[in-house]
Amino acid sequence: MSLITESPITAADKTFFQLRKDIVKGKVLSGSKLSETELSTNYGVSRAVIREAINRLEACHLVERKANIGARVVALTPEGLVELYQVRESLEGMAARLAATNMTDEEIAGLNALLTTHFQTVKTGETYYQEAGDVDFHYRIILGSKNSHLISILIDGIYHLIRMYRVQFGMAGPRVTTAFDEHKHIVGAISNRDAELAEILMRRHILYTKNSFEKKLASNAI
Amino acid sequence: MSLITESPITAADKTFFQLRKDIVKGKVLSGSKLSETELSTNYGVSRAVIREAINRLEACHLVERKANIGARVVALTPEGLVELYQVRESLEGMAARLAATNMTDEEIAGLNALLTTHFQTVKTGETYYQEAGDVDFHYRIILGSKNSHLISILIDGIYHLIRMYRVQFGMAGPRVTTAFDEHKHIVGAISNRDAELAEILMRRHILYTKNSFEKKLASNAI
DNA sequence: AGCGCAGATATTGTCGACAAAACATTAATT
DNA sequence: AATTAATGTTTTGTCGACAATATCTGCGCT
Repeated sequence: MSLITESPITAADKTFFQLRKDIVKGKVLSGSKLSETELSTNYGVSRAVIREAINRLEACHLVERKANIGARVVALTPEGLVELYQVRESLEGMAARLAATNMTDEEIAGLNALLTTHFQTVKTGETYYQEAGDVDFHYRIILGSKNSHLISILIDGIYHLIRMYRVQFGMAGPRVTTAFDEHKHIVGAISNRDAELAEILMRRHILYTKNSFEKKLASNAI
Repeated sequence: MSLITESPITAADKTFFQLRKDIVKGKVLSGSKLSETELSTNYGVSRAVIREAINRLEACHLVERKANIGARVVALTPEGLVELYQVRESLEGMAARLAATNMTDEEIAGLNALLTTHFQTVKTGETYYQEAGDVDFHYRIILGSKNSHLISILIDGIYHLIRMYRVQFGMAGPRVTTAFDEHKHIVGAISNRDAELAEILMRRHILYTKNSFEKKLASNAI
């Protein structure tokens, strides 16, 4: 189930995507209970498809289920965010390493083109960059790893959780220009087919992002 | 769903565990189709619980499902094994890094005790070591990371796939004494709370294991 | 004979109903 | 008054039936 490319076919698919969207956006509150009957009336489908959707959400770590008790949306905590970024650092570092050897020259050229596009956007001072551009950048490298496990874990799983934290903790924030430089260096390493350096730079990049988030969290908590 | 500690409660749980066991052991052939009706008669439960079990197996990457077509057991390929070990290297490396800071002194003492036990076993020349002992060693470090995502991805997901490759490609193999030394050094780094070194050593350890598997595969292929 | 189409068959997707377990409420006892 | 037991309600788990989609079979056509 490559959740990024294929279009929704079955009712369970559509319900899964809709529910995931609602959870990420916070329309369904973090920590709240997912009542099967209630959802089934709200989304206009039978309990069976709701159950299937919930099962998939559990696989993404967006909800937690207990036998005979029910499912709850995961609670967002600063510790959880840290854990998430530790995994992300590890996996995206490996993705960058693999991308440096597995991406085609065309794909690398595309990455460079994306960078220049971003540079134009950043120069004009638009904040658009972070949300869409940053995601796109990381997506390309993840896919460039050509490792299906890596791709699945990151894109089908971790990324939605990260988006959830971003949205609900209110982090569209700064880190635009510095992040751009980091991106540039990562692409440079990949262009040079320097796998080790690409991994190191990507890990540092994600570590910095985490630190920036933690600072923001601390200031919000006051 | 912490699949390692909790005991099976519902029929879906039991069916999931049984099916997973049968897939890992090769009783259900790699690449074969999982017919819902057939399984439902074989396992003596309704199609609903079979579907739930298959959904969970998909989350573990043990089966692949296509809408309106059905589920197949994943095909085992040398390339797949390489991809798996790339992810494992990345994640278990991070686990070792985190374990070095997050394990309690008692847990570390337990790790050292496990090592001496293994040493006795290895000295007497028993091959028992690799299967149970090695798994136990890695489990403890993974759990020692105290990172729930890491634990879930590795223990609920990747490890069963690795066991499947081990069983079906016939790898109980050697690498006993050398692996023991590697384990010893890893535990040493963790005992010294040297996170960076623990990660490096664990990554090398897993890389060596992968290389050993690849050699074995190549010789089997002749 | 090979290819394409139409009907028949089998498989997956969805639904509503029933069973079992958890939870809430009330009553009884100390 | 507090705790526990019993009962009733709600929620999840399981089942069999029906609908929709895919696969197979056989016929007709070129």
